Amino acid sequence: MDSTMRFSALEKRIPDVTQKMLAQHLRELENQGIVTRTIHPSVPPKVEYSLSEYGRTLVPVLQSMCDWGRNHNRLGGDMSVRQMQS
Amino acid sequence: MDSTMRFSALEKRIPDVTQKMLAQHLRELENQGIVTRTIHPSVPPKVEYSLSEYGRTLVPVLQSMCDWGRNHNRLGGDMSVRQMQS
DNA sequence: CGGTATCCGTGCGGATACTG
DNA sequence: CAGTATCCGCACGGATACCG
Repeated sequence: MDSTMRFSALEKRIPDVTQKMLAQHLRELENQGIVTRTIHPSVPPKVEYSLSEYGRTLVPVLQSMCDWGRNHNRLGGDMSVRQMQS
Repeated sequence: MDSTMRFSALEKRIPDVTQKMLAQHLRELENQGIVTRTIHPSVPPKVEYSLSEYGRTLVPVLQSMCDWGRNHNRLGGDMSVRQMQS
């Protein structure tokens, strides 16, 4: 949400994602104008991804999803004890 | 988010959803404790769905997603003119 | 009314190999 | 490093039929 990240960095931060899926989703996010792709001509090649200005309008949505996740991270545990927190 | 709804009412409000998909998703939401299923024994049968107390913790998330959608409902239009609103 | 059971086609994603 | 190309299995979802 704040920094730019390289392809390989994203690979590491998204456990078990395949190269194909990561590339495919990044390409779609780019096509939808949500993510900006910047190519630095060099050897080895360096490509950086970041949220576009438009993509940053999604930050509040992502934040509320993330907040919810942090408060309810039972990872598929027993549903019968599931309830509101704080 | 606020009212209870019957199966057929949900069918009408979700365009093109198939019976199979609606039933399948409702069953999963029920299993995850997000939706409450209430059966009224009568003829014809009457089943009502509503958000559980736990499910209501998702309201802020749904709201922010909905808000974003209302402000950016270009329905897949030209990406090149896509930008932040207000 | 509110589903489930069964069949079936297809498209999604994993694995692998290759490349500028 | 940052991908694309190709192949392929399978599971997801549509269509249809049936039911308490």
